[in-house]
Formats: sequence, structure tokens, C-alpha cells
Amino acid sequence: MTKKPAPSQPTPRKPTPRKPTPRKPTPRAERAPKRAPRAAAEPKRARRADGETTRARILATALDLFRRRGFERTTMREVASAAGVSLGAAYHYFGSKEEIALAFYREHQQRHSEVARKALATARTLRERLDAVFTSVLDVRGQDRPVLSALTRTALDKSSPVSIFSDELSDVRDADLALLREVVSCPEVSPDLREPLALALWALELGLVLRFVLDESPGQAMTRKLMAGALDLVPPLVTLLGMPMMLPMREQLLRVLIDGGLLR
Amino acid sequence: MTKKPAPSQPTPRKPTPRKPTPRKPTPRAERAPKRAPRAAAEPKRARRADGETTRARILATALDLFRRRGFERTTMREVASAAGVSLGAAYHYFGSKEEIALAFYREHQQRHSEVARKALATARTLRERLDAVFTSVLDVRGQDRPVLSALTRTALDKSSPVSIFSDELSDVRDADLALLREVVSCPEVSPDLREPLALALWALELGLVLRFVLDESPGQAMTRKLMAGALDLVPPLVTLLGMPMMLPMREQLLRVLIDGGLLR
DNA sequence: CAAGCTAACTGAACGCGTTCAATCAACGGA
DNA sequence: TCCGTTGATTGAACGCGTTCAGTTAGCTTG
Repeated sequence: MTKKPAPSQPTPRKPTPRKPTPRKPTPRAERAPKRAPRAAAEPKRARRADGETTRARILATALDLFRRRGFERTTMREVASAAGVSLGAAYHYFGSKEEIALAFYREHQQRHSEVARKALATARTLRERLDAVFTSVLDVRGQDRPVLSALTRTALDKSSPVSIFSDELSDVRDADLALLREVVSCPEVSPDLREPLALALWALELGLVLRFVLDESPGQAMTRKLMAGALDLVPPLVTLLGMPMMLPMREQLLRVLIDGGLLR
Repeated sequence: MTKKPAPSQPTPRKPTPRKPTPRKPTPRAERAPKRAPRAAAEPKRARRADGETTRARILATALDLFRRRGFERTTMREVASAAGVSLGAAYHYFGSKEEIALAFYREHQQRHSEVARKALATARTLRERLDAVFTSVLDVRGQDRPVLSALTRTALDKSSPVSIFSDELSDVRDADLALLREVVSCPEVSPDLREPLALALWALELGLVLRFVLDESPGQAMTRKLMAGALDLVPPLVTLLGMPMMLPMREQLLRVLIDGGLLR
């Protein structure tokens, strides 16, 4: 059933590009240990799973397939059937394939924050602190480099909700920036220089990760060297910027960043 | 005809992601004025057009549709039928939809080179010269900003032949870099600083264009301000870098760029 | 002129992401 | 007890990019 032949219109029926995404399952409260109320002694799986569980299962299955086969080569049909649900069910929980990738990226960011903060705890100098964050970001990203390289293509697309610049990912951005704000919170950096420096370091991190993802040298040795060099360069640069003769330039730089909508 | 039901394999039949692109029509030599040898007096269009012409027609049609409807909303079927050819013919000349976009991008680069070089001819100071290039890039890109914003997503994808970093676009990259090398070829910049500075300015240009494409402020005023600020900042920075006290830092920076595979 | 070759061209079919009308299961009142 | 609501779930269908087995037109060569 579900007839809808209507072969009269060969023109595209969908004028909107792709933006609906009005999904919002999130049942919010976990419903007790989950047991059938009538046939309480039934050992086999509940016929109707609760949403949270199914969502988690789809996500885990998808991430596993992404890692093993890559993002592009994994189809939504594979994800659905490997997770034991129908294709439609997958779309009930995730608005698009990219939205699953977003969850993937979130997981990465979280792991990075954890590892980096642990390393930051014992780091004293600016160089050590920056090293803690940059090394850990490459280490964490390195485990899924092939998958990430397939996702860079969506990272810049502002029409996609999966862009680094989208509102949906603002929390990830903020978490990353927070990490770098911690890095610059040390006596070597004068307070009024901290905010713009954190921003600059965030941009540097983005570039470094991009270079890392594209780096085909064995073990990504190129990017590791680049990182080491950047680490050596930043502290002297900060010292230089802190000198009194640099004040006019510093003020100009700040004005530019603010006028350009990048700061404050 | 052309039967091939084979419904036995629900698994994807195409293990390779998408990379063939072995196209190479280019008949190379234009075949005389093109006229039917037997019915010489026939006024209607030749039944079989020559490849170059058809290719150009498809390209022009596609660019027009991209500009009017956007890249995503334009389908290959629309392009083909608007150009008066079959779908297959379009794929005979262009390996993919993105490959047409690549031609689009090439056209942009060419226009930019022309405009910028004209402005460069009368520019003396470093600031004026950089202004010539940066202003013209925003002016040229500005005309197709909406279309370009749909293409940023492919710009970073190394698996796509349309990435800025792909071999297919190396000529465009080189042309852009050449422009910036011209910018730094002035007495204000010491010769050994020119190459790394050109590279840095190229990166700055990329970032500026990205900001421009994402900039939703009216007239992209934000990005224009940002550009003006950057223009004010670069010459003093160059002067500073040229000072003797900066020599060790300069050498270190150079070593880093070379080690990181970004220079030389 | 026939045979052979090659580039131009065709359109049906495929696989994939995505949509949607419909069905089903569980719960909360009346 | 039945009814309405809500969310989980299904799978057929759609549109699109892309592929490919053909066909056709125009040439070169014998």
C-alpha cells in the first residue's frame, strides 16, 4: 500500500535544500529498570525498546562502522540493519547521516578535553601547557584520522548543521576555546593579552588538525614537527608582544579583531 | 533492452568510493569550419556537434544555473536538458558535478588574476600592493558568494579532486601564490623574507575569503573591516621582522616552516 | 564501396540519502 | 472497558548523482 504514483511531475518536488531537522526525541527521564508490566517474568527482550537505548545502539553501531569502513562507504542501510532496526528508525533518531558524525565529533572533543586537562594539571610554563593541549589533540584525533578526513568536507559548510561554525556545535567550540583559555592563564601572559591569544591559538589548533588530517607522511611526522616548531615559537612571541614598544601594535591588533567580529 | 535485473545482491556493488575520472575527450585540433561533406547546403545544425563546442555549452549552462539556483539545487538532469543534451552526455564531458564546479572556480581565479594584476601595476608600497590583491579577490568572489558558499564544503576534502590541495587545482594554487609573490616583490621586503611572507599572505587570503563567504553582515562589512585592519598591520609587522634583533626568531620560523613541509 | 575505428551521444538502471504515510505498543484518563 | 494520544517503528518510494552497455555519425584505410 502507500500509493503515490503521480508520475506527472518530473521536476524536483523538494524546493527546500535540506534544513528541516525538527527532531527532538530525548524522553528525558529514564523509565525505571524497564520491564513489561503484565508479563513480568518474560526473559526475552522487550518488543518495544525505549528510545534512549535504541538511539545509543544506533550511534554505537554507526561509529563502529565508520571506524572500520569509513564514513562514505558506510550506508545508512548498513547502520540500520547492523543495529537491528529499520532504516526509518535510524532517521527517527538522527536527522541525517551527518548528524551521527556530529555525535562522533562530540565524543572526540570530550576525550580531548579529558586528556588535555589531565596533562595541564602538572604543566607550569606556557610552552608545557600548550604542549599538553596540542599533543593530546593530535593523539586523540590520530586514532580516527581516516574517518575525520572524510568529515573535513562538512566542517566548513555553513549550510550544514555540522559545520564548526554552526550553532549546534557552539558547545564544542566553546569547550575547545575554554581549554586554550586555561593554557594562557599563567603568569607569562599578561591578562589583557589572554583572550586574543587564546583565540589565535584556537585558530592555530584548527590549522594544525587540518594539516594533520591531510598529512600522509608516515606517522604524520610532518605535522608533529610543525607542532614542535610552533611550540618553540609561541612563548618568545608572547614575550615580544608584552614589551612596551609593542603597545601600539597590540592595540591595533585588538581593534582589528574586534572590528572584524572575531573577538569580544 | 539493456537488461540487468540481478536483484540478488543488496550489498553495495561499488567498493571504490569515487575516484575513476578517467575522462579525457579533448579532440585537441579544431576540425575546420565543420560542415556536412555530402549535404553541403544544409542550413540546420549539424547532427553531430564537435566535442569542444558541446563541452563549452554544457559548462556555460551549468554556470548560469548555479548562479541562478545555487549549486545544490541545480541537478545534473537540469543542466543536461537545459544544454540540450542527454544526461549521459554531460557525464561524457565532466566526470562529476563537482568537476563542473572546478571549472567555475578556475574562471574565478582567472578573473581575479586579471583584475589584481591591473591594480598591482600602479601600486608602489607594500600596503597598496596587498590592498590591490585582497580588494580584488573580495570583489570578484563577491559576485558569486552564494554559490561559493556551497563549494567551501568540498574545498578541504582531500579525497575529492576539487580540494584546494588536490593536484588538479595545483595550477590555481600556483597562480594565487604567484600573485602574492608579486606583492612582496618590493623594496620594503628583504629578499629572504619574501617567500615565507608570500606563503603567509596566501594563508591570510584563504582565511579572509572563508570569513567573507560566511559573513552575513550587510555587504560583508565585517570582512571588509577585517581586511582593512590586516592591511594596516602587515607592513609594520614586516618592518619589525626585518630588524636585526629579530634574526634568531626569523631563522627559527623558517626552519619550522621547512620542517613542517610548508615551504621550499 | 565495405570494413573498422573512435568520439559523440543516449537513457535505463543502480545505490544512496532521505521522506512519509501508515502501523503498532503502551499508557492515561473517562 | 474503550478511546485517544504519543512515541517507536516500518518499508516503500522519491530524487539525485553516477554508471554503463549500447547506438550513431563521421572519419580513415584497404
